[in-house]
Amino acid sequence: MSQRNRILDIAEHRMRERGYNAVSFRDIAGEIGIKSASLHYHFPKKADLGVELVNRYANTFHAALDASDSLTTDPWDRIKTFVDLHRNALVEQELLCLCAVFGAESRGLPEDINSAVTDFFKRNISWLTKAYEAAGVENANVRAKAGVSILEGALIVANSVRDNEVIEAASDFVLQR
Amino acid sequence: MSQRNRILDIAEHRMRERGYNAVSFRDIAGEIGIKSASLHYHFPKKADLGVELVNRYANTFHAALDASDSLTTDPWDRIKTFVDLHRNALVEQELLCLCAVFGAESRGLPEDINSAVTDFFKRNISWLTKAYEAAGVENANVRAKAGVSILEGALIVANSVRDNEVIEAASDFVLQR
DNA sequence: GTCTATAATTTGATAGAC
DNA sequence: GTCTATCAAATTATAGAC
Repeated sequence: MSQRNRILDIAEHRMRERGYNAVSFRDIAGEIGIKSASLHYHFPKKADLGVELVNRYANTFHAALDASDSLTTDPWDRIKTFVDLHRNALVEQELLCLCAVFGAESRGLPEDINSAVTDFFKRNISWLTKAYEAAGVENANVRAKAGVSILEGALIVANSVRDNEVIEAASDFVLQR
Repeated sequence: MSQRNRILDIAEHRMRERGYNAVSFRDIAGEIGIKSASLHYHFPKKADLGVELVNRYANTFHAALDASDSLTTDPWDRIKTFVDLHRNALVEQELLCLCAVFGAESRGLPEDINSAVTDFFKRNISWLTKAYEAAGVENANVRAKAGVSILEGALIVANSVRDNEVIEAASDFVLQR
């Protein structure tokens, strides 16, 4: 793996646990075993790292959705993939969604990062709206906005109260026919 | 108003916008017009301020619920109050829930703060469960976990994409009979 | 690509005067 | 309660050698 990706992996992991401002270049560099000055070769400013982090996260996320779309035509199977992408973050990785974390800190972040986060949410709402439409659900767009909200919120609440039933409750709502 | 409450007001406002680590004692003191050293008289450590912030926030929140409980016996009216406490944060104040913000940053915060945040969520789930039970809703506890999640998540998503319809979608779900 | 060295700033926190 | 003065540590960032 490239050093650039190693940096992004560690930064993503730590920021999804602690937030943007609680993670320093020294933290990240220390875990890799290099000096913080070396990070600036890959990402001149911290904001550059943050933006790239969100873009990579969003691309990975939406690539997984695309992959699922090519595996099945059943809209409910596709929605299940969308749910599991959120669910597994907490259940398997014990991590929140990067964009939920950055969304919660929005006014403390560089504007470039906020734009990327907003794009992520809009794209998710749009994707889920189409999936619900394909499933013949009424008010697909409203339902999609509720679905994105409940999954993001459930990660935060389930993580805080340490109860995966919170995630299950949210998943059931999104998948309800 | 006491100076202590002035400090808490400003700290709460800024941290609900930016997160815990993006707000410094100097920020807060500067807005009041005193020096940061003076803040340590009221709150020796930043963690003390953070804990008091969450406790005050939770007490105010639950006092508003209690007040509503004494105004009406209709469980759906009470649930409406619960919804509006969340909704108005964003719609009227343009702020997220303090505990959603701190919950998103949990591993970057002092443990005392996390405990207070967890208590807030647990108490909300418990309150909403009882309200749904009183309304005769099936699976009241699961529904309550979903309800708390969707409202917290909707604040973050609606704020990011600047679309209050996200909040309305979440509110409708929580109030659906 | 990574290092050393270093600058400039910010931060949480304390001591002691008023 | 607030101030001045001060500190030690941390942080983002740059310059230049290897």
